[in-house]
Amino acid sequence: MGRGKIVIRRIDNSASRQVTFSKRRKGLIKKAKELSILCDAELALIIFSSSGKQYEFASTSIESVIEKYNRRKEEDELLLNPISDVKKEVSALRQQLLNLQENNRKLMGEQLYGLSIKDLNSLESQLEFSLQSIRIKKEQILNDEIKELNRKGILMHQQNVELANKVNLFCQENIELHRKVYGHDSRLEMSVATGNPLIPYAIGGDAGLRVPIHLQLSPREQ
Amino acid sequence: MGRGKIVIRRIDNSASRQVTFSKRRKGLIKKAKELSILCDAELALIIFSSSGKQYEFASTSIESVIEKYNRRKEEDELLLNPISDVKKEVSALRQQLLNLQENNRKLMGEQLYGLSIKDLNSLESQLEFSLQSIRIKKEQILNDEIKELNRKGILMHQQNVELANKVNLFCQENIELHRKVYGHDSRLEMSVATGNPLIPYAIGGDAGLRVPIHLQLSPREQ
DNA sequence: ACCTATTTATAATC
DNA sequence: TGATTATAAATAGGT
Repeated sequence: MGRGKIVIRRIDNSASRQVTFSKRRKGLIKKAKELSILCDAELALIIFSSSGKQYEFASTSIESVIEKYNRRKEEDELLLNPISDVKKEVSALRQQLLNLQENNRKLMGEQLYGLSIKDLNSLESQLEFSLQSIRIKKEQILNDEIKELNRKGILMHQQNVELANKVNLFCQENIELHRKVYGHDSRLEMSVATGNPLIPYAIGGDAGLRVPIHLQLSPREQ
Repeated sequence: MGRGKIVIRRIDNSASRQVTFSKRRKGLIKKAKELSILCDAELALIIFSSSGKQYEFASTSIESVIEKYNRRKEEDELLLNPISDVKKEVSALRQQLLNLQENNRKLMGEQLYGLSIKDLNSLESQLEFSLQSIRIKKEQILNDEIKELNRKGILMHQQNVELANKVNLFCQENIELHRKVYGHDSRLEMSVATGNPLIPYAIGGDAGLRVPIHLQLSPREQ
C-alpha cells in the first residue's frame, strides 16, 4: 500500500528504516486500538525499536495483560504439575506442623481438654518414660564427669609424686652443694629455724590430693 | 477499508464481532510481524478475545520481551514475588517442623545427645509439670464421674423412697379391699406364711442404696 | 512532515 | 468458516 510494492525484509537504509518504523508503528498501534474497541478484546503491544526506544499500547494496562498472560501460563504449567507439587508440599507440611504442635502441647501438659482417661494414661506413661530417659542421661553425664575428675585427680597425683621426687633430688643436690661450699649443711639449720619441711609433699598416700584442687567441669553449657 | 466505512466502536452483533476479530487479529499480527522484520524491531503482542481465548505474537519470544519490559520498568521483583513467597513459606514451615520434631523427641525422652545438665533439668521439670497437669486432669475427670454417680445415686434413692411410699399406699388399699371383700384380712396370713414383709423397702436410711446398682461411666472413650 | 499513487486490509455479501 | 469484491485505509516514495 504505497507508491510501490515492497518485499518484507529488513530495510537496509537506516533513515528509511526509521521513517518506516515510525509510520508503521503508528499504524500498528492504531489498528491494535481499533481491534480492542471494535471487538471488545484485551490486548497489549510492546515494541522496542532497534535503537532501544520503547513504545507500548494496551487496551487496559500492560501490567494487567502481562499478569493475565502469566497466570494463564502458570495454570498451563500447573496442569503439568510442578507448582501443584509445591502447594501440596505446603499443605502437607502445614498439616504435619499442626499435628506436631498439638502433640507438643499435650506433652507440655497443655490443651488436655477432651482427652479420655485412657489417652491421659498413655500420655502419663510416655512422660514417665521420658523422665526416666532424662534421668538416666543426667546420671550418665554426672558419672562421666566424676570419672573425668577421678582421671584428672590420678593424673595430678602422679604429677605430684614426680614433682616431690624432683624436689627431693634437688634438695639433696642442694645439701651436697652447700656442704661443698661451706663445709657443713647450713640449709639444715635454716630449715629447722623456719619450721618448713625439706620435702614439701609426702610421697605415697592421698594426702597430696586433700589440697583443694580447682577442676572446672567440662564447659558444655555454652 | 471495506465496502463501507465503519465507526470505531464496539460491534454489537456478536457474530459480526467474532468475524471482524478474526480478520483484524490476523491483519494486526501480520503487520506486527512486518514491522519487526522491516524495521528490525523487537515486539510482543498479546491478545485476549472477549471470549477469553489467547493469541500472541512476538518477534523473539513473549517472555524475553516481557522481561525486557520489566527490567526497563524495574518491576522484576513484583512479578517474581508470588513464587519466591511460596518457597519462603516452604522453608519456614520446614524449619518450624524440624524444631518441633526435635522438641518433641526430647519431650519423648529420645535424642538427648548433646544436652547439658541444665537443659536436661529444664526438660525434667517441664515433664514433671506436664505430668502434674495430666494427673490433675485425670483426677478432675474421675471426680466429675464420682459426682455424677453420686447425683444418680441420690436420684435413685429419691425414686426408691417414692416407690416405697406408693407400695405402702397400694398395700394399705389392698388390705382395705380385702377386708371389704372377705370381711377379714387374708393377706396378712399369706404374708406371715411366706415371710415377705408387706413393705418391701424401708423408708429412711440408706438401705435401699446398698442394692448393687449398674451405672455406666459416661462413654467418653469413643 | 506532507502528499498521493498505489498497495493492502477489510466490510459487506454470499 | 471461506471466498469474493468494492471500497476504506495504510503507506512507499517523492517533495
